[in-house]
Amino acid sequence: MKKGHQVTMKEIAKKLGVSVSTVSRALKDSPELHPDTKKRIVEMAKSMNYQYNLLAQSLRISKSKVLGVIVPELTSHFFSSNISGIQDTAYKRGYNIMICQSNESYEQEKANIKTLVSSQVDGLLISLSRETKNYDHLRELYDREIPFIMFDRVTEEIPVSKVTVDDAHGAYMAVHHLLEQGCRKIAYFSGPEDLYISKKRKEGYLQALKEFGISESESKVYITDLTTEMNRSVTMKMLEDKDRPDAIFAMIDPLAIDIMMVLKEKGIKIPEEIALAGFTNNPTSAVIEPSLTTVSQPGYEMGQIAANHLLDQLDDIVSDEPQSFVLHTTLIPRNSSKKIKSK
Amino acid sequence: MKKGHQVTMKEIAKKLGVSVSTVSRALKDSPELHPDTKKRIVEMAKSMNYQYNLLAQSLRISKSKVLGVIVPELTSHFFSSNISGIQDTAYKRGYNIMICQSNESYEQEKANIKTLVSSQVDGLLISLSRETKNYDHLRELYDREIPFIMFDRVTEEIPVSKVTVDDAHGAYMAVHHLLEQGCRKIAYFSGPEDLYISKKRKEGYLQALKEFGISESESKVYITDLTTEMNRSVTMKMLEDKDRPDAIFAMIDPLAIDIMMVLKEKGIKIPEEIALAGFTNNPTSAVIEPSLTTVSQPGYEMGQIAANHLLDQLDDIVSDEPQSFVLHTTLIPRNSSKKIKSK
DNA sequence: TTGAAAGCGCTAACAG
DNA sequence: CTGTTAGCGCTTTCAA
Repeated sequence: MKKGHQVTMKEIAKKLGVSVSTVSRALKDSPELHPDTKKRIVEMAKSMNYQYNLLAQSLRISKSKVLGVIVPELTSHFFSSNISGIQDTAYKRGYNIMICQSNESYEQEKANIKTLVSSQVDGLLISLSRETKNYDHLRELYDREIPFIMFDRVTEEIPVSKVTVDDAHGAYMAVHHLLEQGCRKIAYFSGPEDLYISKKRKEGYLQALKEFGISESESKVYITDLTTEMNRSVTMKMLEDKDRPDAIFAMIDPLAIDIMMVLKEKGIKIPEEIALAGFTNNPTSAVIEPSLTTVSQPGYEMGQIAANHLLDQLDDIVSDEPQSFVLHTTLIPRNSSKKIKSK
Repeated sequence: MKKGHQVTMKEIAKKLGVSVSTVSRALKDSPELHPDTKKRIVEMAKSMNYQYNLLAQSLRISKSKVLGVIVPELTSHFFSSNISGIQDTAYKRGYNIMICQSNESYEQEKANIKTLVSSQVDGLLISLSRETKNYDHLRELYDREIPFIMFDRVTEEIPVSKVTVDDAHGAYMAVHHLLEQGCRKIAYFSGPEDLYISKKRKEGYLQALKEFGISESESKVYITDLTTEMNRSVTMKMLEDKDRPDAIFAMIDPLAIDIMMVLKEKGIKIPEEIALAGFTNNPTSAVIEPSLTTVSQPGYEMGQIAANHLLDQLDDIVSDEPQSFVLHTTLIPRNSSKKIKSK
């Protein structure tokens, strides 16, 4: 299929008997141009249905006005909120975004970076895949001075700006809340241990326990790869443990929901027998029964802040000095944990 | 922030004392080149960390290898599934995607098209906003011979390829199922009436009623703009109607869930007093209580098919003749409608 | 097997 | 106020 012909400045110039640069100036609304000439050109452009060729401009000014975005998966509500924030912000500031998903694969992530760099994006916004344990590809970006920042799934190994939430504090609030409800044997269901958020949220979990005089040796950590399959089997295993927990803090909502399903199937009362709390505040969490106590994470705002900061760096509005943005989370107590009913 | 310098073919050429065209040929693995020269160039490119400049190539060959995608919103699970399918497919076939969201606004949609066209995308995949009632912007695309296809939210006014699901049949199955459960006063909760899917799903609704001897005049259609606010108020209004329905078919799951929330708040038993069915099969629908009967719509596959077809057209693998792909939906009966318990 | 040259559509000195 | 010129990084005839 051949695309229809696109009108160029050259054609407008020829039709009007002026030079291409004059056309370029007119279309850029340059002040150093006779109003009449400008008007004639603008009108002609309109009547010929002229469309700017951003590609040519990008090549010429070596700026594409495109931001590359890499997320582990597009269908997660949290990441799509991020992207939504990024897209709206970029759009407002005259940028387009090019999106890739790593599908949680390290190789894909590397490949994504490569194509986005080839496409001459002006900067990158990256959220790491679960598999990413080696950061050479990021280091290379850094060494090659390609502007990029990380959000949510970040690593401290690379000195670039990062946008995260106060993971540890959020987890702390959730676990503290469970403790307040009278639970004392609280389990932490974690994703892969080397994930930044797994670690951070564990810190908060342990800190809350400590405040209630529970030592790390008394803590119970269950690891899953976050697939529904493993989430379920780990939950089953937990139920058979001799000293069964009376509460669970799950690293992310989808995991909490998988756990909840198993508990319900087994006829275990939530929160009476086992109280439950998650992290993220997915839409499902509010409407599920019992509604899921969770920590809300402002996905859209994270996207906005990340995009704005990167663009500020690109436009030299702020320095290139790496900054860390840590957004606040808020505890949303719901029925999955409320043992003490407020009247 | 200034980007680091990128190595060009010219620099490789100079370093090796060959011409740029030779470098270009070597990097393209052209056969008409001495193996040794090729090897030397490829190695030098690697050692200099050469990165292809897709922008320059695009300008030269007038093909960007980029597809533009416009969806009403990024955070809806259905659309993000579409995008995921599009992205994976495009990636496999060597294309990148540029994404815009119209935020359900007609003006945004027009603006999105404009920037994507300026960016020289090779083709567009569009799902219309709720507000879009005028199709001049699409007609213009069509007249200018810019390849594009529509998916899910389509219009029949423009003769381009479309990817949809069998909306009418899906709705028919859902309503037929409600009828089978013994319900006879079935309401249809619809989105804006001029929306393609509102109409199609209504057709299926009416057809099922007809089969059970219920005429259109006996049908009950409630219209909402699909905001949670209006969804709730329309539901309340319905509850006060003299001849209250004993079942509801909601045009999309999120609407069904809003309705369910109101019914639960009012203490109305689902499905005993009012049975409920939705359309889409959102992740929430499976885990909500009662689980929501719905019609599943293969979002990821739709994205794959749409992208593959557009690329086939671009690559002249198929003709430009508009085709309509209608994907099958399947009924997923769940507890929100099962009055007749199967043992 | 390789190089020279032209040009994709646009911008930006520089000159007038 | 406007035109000329050179060139962004690459591809592709054409010629050698």
